[in-house]
Amino acid sequence: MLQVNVLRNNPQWVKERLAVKNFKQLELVDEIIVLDDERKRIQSDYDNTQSKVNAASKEIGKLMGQGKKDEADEMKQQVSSYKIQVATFMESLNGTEKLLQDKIIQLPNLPAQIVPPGKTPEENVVAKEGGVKPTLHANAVPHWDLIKKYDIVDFETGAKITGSGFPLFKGKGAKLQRALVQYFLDYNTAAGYTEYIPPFMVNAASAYATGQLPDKEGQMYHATEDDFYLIPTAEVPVTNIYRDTILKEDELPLKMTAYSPCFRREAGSFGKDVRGLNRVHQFEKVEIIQIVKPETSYDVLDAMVAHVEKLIQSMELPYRILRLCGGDMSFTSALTYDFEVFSAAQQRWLEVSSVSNFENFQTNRLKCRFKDANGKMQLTHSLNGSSLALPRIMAALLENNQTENGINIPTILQPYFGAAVLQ
RNA sequence: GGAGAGAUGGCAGAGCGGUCUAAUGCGGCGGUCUUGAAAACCGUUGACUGUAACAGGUCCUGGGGUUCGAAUCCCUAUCUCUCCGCCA
Repeated sequence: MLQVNVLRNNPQWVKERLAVKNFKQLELVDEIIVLDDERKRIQSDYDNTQSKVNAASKEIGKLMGQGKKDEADEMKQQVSSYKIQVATFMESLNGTEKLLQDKIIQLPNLPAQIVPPGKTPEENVVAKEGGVKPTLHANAVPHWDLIKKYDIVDFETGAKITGSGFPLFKGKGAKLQRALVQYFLDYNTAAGYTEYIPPFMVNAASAYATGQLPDKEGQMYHATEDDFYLIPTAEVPVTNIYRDTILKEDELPLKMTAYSPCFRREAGSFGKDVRGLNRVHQFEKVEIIQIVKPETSYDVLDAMVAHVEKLIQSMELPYRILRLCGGDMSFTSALTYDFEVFSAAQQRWLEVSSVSNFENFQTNRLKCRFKDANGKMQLTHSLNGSSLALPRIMAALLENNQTENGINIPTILQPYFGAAVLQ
């Protein structure tokens, strides 16, 4: 959520930045400022009247103490009339605040200065490319055939148990998943991230704080009986650790990592790119999250990108890093880098990580602040990234490393998997 | 699931209708003393809103109510603890 003061201080600049994200309702900016003026006016009326009530009430207390009951009764009459006014102001204030809130949560985060303009994924900028695309043998096949050949993922039975998009990992497939999770967590904790196992369901307040609610409601599975949401990413519970928190400056930066299954309804996105592990409703992911001082957040973003890059390199996968254009960025992000690995048998790039700086857009909703050296309260900045999402990594590993005699396991993963070849 | 108790500032904890501008202790910060530190002593110490700055307003788990006036009384939700039941 943007801060109203940012809009007030420079509405023209805010509109320019919003336009980079292809946000159309620029008139909201002015509407919000007008509503905020109104809010202040009503608040001030309310405060003044309430102040009279408070003063009179104290006076009544004194008069009662002195036994001047008649004078006290007279004042009570007067207070009653103030109270009617107070109630009116309060009602009007609530209405205005709600309107203001409704409008301000519609504004996406402002993109950073270096975000490229553009509307579609095609306009993302390739910031870097690395690794070597493999040359496959003549009979190479996509991963959805490989998983059948080696009997490691069973979509049909998953569909029987739950529904389509809920894969059942089996045997060496299950073990490879476990190996990847274990390796990713070890890699992240070695870099100073503290490991968490969070709740996999969250309440509405948490989903709201990280921006899943209200607008992405339909993307989450919702347990209505208890009003809990299945998490679409560990970002939600882990970031919410620091909801309504005031940190000390020397506690920053906070570095956290967590494994979790991720549940996504993917409403509206079906019929496209959904074969095999390319898009599923439940998948495993290891996430990294940082909460940092504002002036450091872009350096931290670079460090997180480098961290993920090394992880992908360590598994010898061909990859590229995209700087997302305004139109392809998420609602909450100020700058995002996507990582894609090349899936050789599909001849496609698959997104495996998305690393973003949210600046104070999330922490403003979270109310995650810290006291700086001058004793001033400031919002922290939050960042997160996948390190990494498993299904597409698995797809690329299977496809790129296939041989006539099995799937070669990258050296770094062999101790975790317990073998050099999956057969 | 049943019965009972509770939720107060960073923490512990008092307060049980007006003097709460929330005692006290611990912790934090500043100072005195000291070569330096500790101890001791002195001072200071929340958030939000609002203002040019004051003033003012709000906040004692959330929501609602009683009252001229609520941390305090009532209702309700949530959470925590104890006991019982069930259970990996």
